[in-house]
Amino acid sequence: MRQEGGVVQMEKKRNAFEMNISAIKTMIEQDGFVPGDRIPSERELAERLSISRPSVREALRTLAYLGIIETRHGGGSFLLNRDDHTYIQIIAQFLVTGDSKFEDLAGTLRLLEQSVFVQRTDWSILEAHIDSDAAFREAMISTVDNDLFERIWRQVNAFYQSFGQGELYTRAEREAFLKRS
Amino acid sequence: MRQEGGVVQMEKKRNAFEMNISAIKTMIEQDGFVPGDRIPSERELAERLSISRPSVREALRTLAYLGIIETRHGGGSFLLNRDDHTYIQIIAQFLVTGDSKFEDLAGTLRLLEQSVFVQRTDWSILEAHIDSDAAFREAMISTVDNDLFERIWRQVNAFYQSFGQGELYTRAEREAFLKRS
DNA sequence: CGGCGGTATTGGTCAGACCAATTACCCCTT
DNA sequence: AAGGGGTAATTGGTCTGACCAATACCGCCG
Repeated sequence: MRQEGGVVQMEKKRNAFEMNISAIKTMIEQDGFVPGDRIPSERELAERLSISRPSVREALRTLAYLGIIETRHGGGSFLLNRDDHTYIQIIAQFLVTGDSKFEDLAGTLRLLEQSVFVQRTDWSILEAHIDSDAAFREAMISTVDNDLFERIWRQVNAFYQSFGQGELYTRAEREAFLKRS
Repeated sequence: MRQEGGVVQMEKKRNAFEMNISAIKTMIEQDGFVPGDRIPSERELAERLSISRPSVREALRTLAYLGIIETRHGGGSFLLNRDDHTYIQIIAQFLVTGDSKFEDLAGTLRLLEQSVFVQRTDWSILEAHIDSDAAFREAMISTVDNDLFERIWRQVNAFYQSFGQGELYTRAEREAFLKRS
């Protein structure tokens, strides 16, 4: 039922484009590149994968749009640090649909963070971060042991902060959280 | 501060690739296409936008990967129904990072849905859907007036359901929700 | 009127070329 | 020997044109 991320990738007959993305990603992993490294040039990737450069480019453009890599004209393509850039996907959502209100960002963050309070009662560990809105909220999320949830929160939060917004909660609101304990 | 999705797209000097994606999206909107429609061919898009077909393809490949459109060899490109396919972005996250546990899906859905309960007390409207897990949860989310939050939930939920999982809550759990009112 | 086959359309892929930006490297000067 | 400058090589960005493969279209034939 569930797909296994192994080398056995003959499930269905995924179209060539997705196979190219997968192949490039696999090559990057196998070669042991880390965020910041320059990955092989388009021409070298094309040769090693036995596909044309246009096909390589179509895959790389998508990886760049997803925030996986960054391309510099004349310089090469570089592996990015995921946590810093995956929120681009959220931006993509905004660009594509175009009907989301900007105010939704703050509201969504509040909803995500409030959900954490449903299943925990002791919040004394947050007292140390009462002075910083960002650190306070970060600590809240870290108590949840769920990678996907945490990643979604980080994307929305990074996008929110990219607009230079101030504090999401006032100090009084943060203190109110603690009193619930 | 916030980006405005108008025709005046000279903000910064966004690279040509993103401008192409934006231009195609704008054209689709202006021509009044709705989900299911076939959009202009690659060659026609290239001519109308005064760019080459490879450039059009690089943009279309990304749109297809994001689940905005679907391409059929020899048939054309079709605008997809967003709600049904944007969860592909979540899948992309899984593919790219590869370190998220599958069980996170159910956990994330529970967190998202429980967060709704923080700011509402009367849940009598859910009684009508007590028999259906899917309808019950759908009704829960619809009470939140936040497009972004709702879209995130739909993506995770669609991805969860694509694996053919059964009910997220047992009937007893659903009844427990109502008793909190 | 319905099935069938040819043709036009459309996406998929490739080769090659040229431009632009960056990087690498060698040589000259000091 | 060290530093700087300028040229050549590398690399991404874009385009032209071509050909293949799958589909859609349409008219012909039964």
